[in-house]
This record gives sequence, C-alpha cells and structure tokens, in this order.
Amino acid sequence: MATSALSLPFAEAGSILIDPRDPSRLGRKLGRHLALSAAERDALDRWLGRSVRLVRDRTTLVEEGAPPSEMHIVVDGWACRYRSVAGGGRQVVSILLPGDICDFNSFVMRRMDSTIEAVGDLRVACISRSALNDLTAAHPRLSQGLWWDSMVAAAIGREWLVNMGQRNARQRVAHLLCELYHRLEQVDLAADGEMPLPLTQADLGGACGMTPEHTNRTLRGLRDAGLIESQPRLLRLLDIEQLKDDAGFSPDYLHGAADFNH
Amino acid sequence: MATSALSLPFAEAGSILIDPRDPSRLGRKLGRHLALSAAERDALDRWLGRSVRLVRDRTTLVEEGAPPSEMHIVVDGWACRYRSVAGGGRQVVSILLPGDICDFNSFVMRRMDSTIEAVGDLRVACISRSALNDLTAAHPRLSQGLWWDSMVAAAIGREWLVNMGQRNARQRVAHLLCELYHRLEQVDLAADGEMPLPLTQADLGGACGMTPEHTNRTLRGLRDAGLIESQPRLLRLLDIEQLKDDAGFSPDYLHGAADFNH
DNA sequence: CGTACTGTTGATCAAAGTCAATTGAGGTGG
DNA sequence: CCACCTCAATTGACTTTGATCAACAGTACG
Repeated sequence: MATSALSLPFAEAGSILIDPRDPSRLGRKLGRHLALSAAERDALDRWLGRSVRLVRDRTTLVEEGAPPSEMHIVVDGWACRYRSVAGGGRQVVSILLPGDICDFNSFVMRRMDSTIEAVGDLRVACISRSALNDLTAAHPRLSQGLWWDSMVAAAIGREWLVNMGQRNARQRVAHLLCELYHRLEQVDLAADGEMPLPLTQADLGGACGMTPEHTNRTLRGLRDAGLIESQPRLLRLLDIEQLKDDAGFSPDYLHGAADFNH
Repeated sequence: MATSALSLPFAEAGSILIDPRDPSRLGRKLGRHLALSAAERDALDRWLGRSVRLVRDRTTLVEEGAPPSEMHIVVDGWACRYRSVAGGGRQVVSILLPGDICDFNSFVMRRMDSTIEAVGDLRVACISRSALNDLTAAHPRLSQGLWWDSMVAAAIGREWLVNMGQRNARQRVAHLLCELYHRLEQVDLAADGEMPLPLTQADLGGACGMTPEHTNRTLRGLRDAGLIESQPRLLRLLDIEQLKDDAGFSPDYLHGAADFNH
C-alpha cells in the first residue's frame, strides 16, 4: 500500500546535513533539521517548481470559509494569515515567509478557517493532494519534515499567545521583530541585523493585538531607544541582544537548527 | 474504579481494557469525523488502555525544556498546557480535555516547549513512538485521524489568538466557556448547558491573558447578567445563544462533526 | 494633480492591571 | 469534633496601558 501523505513515519531527529547547493527555502529549512538526501531535495524542488502561482500585493491566496483546494508553499514574498471578526477587526494569526507552508490543513479540513493575503507580490508553489501523496510515498523523510514544520508552526502560534497574553506593547513588537529576524535568518534572507520588512505597521499591530496608532508609537519608542532603524521596506536591528532582552525573546520555540545541532 | 485497568496485561483478544461503558474519548471524537471501522476503534482503545498513568492534581505531566519521552492522550480529567515567562507570569496555551492529545510534538521536537499540568487528578494513556508507528501502519485511517486532530488543535490555537487580540474581557471569557462546552459536548461530557469545570478562575484568566481579579469580576458580570451559574466544579450556561452572541462565538473553527458529518 | 494609503502625532477615555484585604471552603492534625 | 491552615474566590481603591477619535504629512501612482 502506498504511504499516504498523512502517514506518520517518526524517526529520531537526525543529524544535520547541510547541502552546499541552493535549493528551495523549504528544502533549506527542513535540511537544517533532517538529513535530507540529494534525491529527496531534488524531488522536493522539482515539485515546488512544477506549479507556481503569482499572487498580487494585497490580494488573497485562500479565503476564509472557502473549501480548500491545493496546499501552498511560499516560494518568494510574504503573506499574512488572518481571521476577521465582526466589527471590522482582523487578527493576524501567522506571518508566512519563504519556505513556509501556508495551509497545511487544506487536506484535512472541509473549510478554510482563515484568510491568507499577500504582503507585496507573492509566489507560491501549489501542490495537490495526490502530488503530495506521491512525493511523500517516494520520500518518507519528507513526510517527517512536513510533520516537523507543522509542529514548529504550532509552537510559533503558542509563543504568539504568550506574547499577547503576557507582554506589554513594546515587548510584543520587539518579540515579533526578533522572531521574524530569526526565521528569515534560517532561510538565509536576513543577516547582520538587517532584514526585509514589507509589513505595514497595521500588519504588525494586527499580529500583536494592537491598533495601528499604538504600534506606530511603540515602534517610535524602539527607534528612540536606538534599538531599531527603519527604511520603507527594510528594518535594521541595531542591538539585537538588548532587543531580545527587552522582549524576553528566546529562540528555543523556533526549534531552529542552530540551537540544537551543535 | 478503572484504575485496575492500569496493570492489566494485554491478553484477551478483542477485549476492551477500559471500562466498556467508557470507550476512549479520542475514538469517539475521531469517529465523529472519520468513518472508523470497529477494528480501528478497537485497536485504538486497546492501545489507549495499555499504559495508563495517573497524574495527581496540580502536578506536571511534562515539563518545559525536558526531552520528550512518550506521547500522552487524556483518558480522564483535565490539564492545562502553559508557558512560563520571566517575572512569574504563566500563559495557558491550551486546555486539554478527555480525548485530547497532550503533546503531539513529542516525537518531532527535541525539547518540550511548554509544561502540562493536571487540573484535578488526571489519567493519561502513554504511547511510545514505535507503538504509534505500529498502530498507524496497521490502521492508516487512524493516522488521518491524528492529522485531523492536530489541525483542529491548531485551529483552536488560532481562535485563542483572535480571542486575546480582538475581544474584551467579557467576550474572551464567554468565548472560552462556549468553546469548552462545545468540546466537552463532542465527547459526551456536557449536555443541556451543564458542564464540569475544574479550572480555577486563575486558570481561566491565564488562558485569556487576564489577571485572576479581573477574571473574577468578569465572571460576576456574566453571572449578574443571568448568562451563567456556577457551583464549585460545575458550570451551567443559562443562555447559550446569548452567550455565543456576546462572545462572537461560532463553532466552525472546532471543525466539529456536527457541522461537517453526513 | 488628485487620490489613496501609510505613517505620524495629539488629546481624551475606558478597560484592565496592581495592590491590599477579607471571606469562605476544604482538608489536616490534635 | 474542632481549631487551624491553605488556597480560591471576592471586593475595593487606585494606576496605567492602550484604545479611540481626530487631524495632518509624506509618498506612490494613475
């Protein structure tokens, strides 16, 4: 019988294997945790390149309430996943970066429970259920990788809960910025305290449960304290250690390779 | 009572080691979504009864930072999963009811990122990685069920984010109570607006990002409005419709069987 | 050029946190 | 059986955070 994408081939968390080549961000991310073979990476990259969709700035990739179709993986660009509430409010429930799986639940749920919107132009790889089944049947370790990624996404969600429930505005924003920086770093999109940041202040606030106005003031506070410096779509973390300290940020919850493999 | 099932050897073919009137809540929950065969249900129940651990009131089942061992499923009782923050604060990130999987990430992560604590005496089924692999290899549909459960848990986490970010204290508490009622109902532990509630007000507040004092006042508000009525470990929802309406609660995110089956 | 968004700032206000006590119930030991 | 102890629930007074309302400025773009 074919191993379905939903199978559970759990193995011991493997040793790191960094492939010197430059495959998809997802492959790169998974490769930091699992020992993916060249064949597995190739297969993944092939599938990711097979059907890529372009989503224009501020248009939606999937809509809340709609029946799910395919699963999407961010190839390039950013996206926000949010839920709308009565009264016009919107809560950002996750921020999707290159290499992130947008809607893992597509194959399990009957309706999407949140909306995914592009922040800047976005390219996503589309994978049908049967394609994913084929892929994971041929390469069970990729299936492990998907599980791992799914669990990390859940851990990030839990940390966001901690963020909103236990920290003040300044800490919330600082924490989110630290998280984004670390996640970008893991896929080689940030370094030296410098990162792209296409999100508006309203997006950032929406992720922290804050109004745009208060987000603005909070960012100003961080800027005045010499912790960050911003240009239109770019952010520089001037004192990461101080920022982490203020925010109570510890990267453990990201379960990133850097913290576990050495 | 059923504690005698603890040490029973796995011997009688087809027999259910747990009280036959009390089949696993997990099986019941999954059965609402998937068409589980009798054999699948039976296999699940057997495994769940194989190794049951008793966790005393307010002691921890798994500890933040510890390396994961087995996966646990609530058989009976309640638990809270929380993360501690510097300064003594604790954020409850999920509330675990009978039939819930406590720590699905056990098999994927290297360290637990949160603590799970019993709320009242708790019984959990323990399943090793290899046992789960065997079980899902023999019954692939159970594997689907685990995926489904995992995705629902993630959806609940997202809804909690919405709750904390977009709703006021009264709505947050009302929403949480509605959610708990619905989830209990799905495993036949609540009906007619009446539900067990072993949580303290501090627990409830911890899940909503509120102080115990404010939680107390908020509950009083709901009581004064005639929406709820409480006894020590029991809660009655006197006007569920009004409560849902106030809270902006819609059970869609629970992806419950009632809305999707048939 | 308007138009529309994003960022910015100020004034005011309400919601929730903090600090401080008191009450009440359950459990324990004498 | 009762005194005592602990923890949960409750209430009050006060403070602070962040929301709300209201402008206005900079910028991109048709």
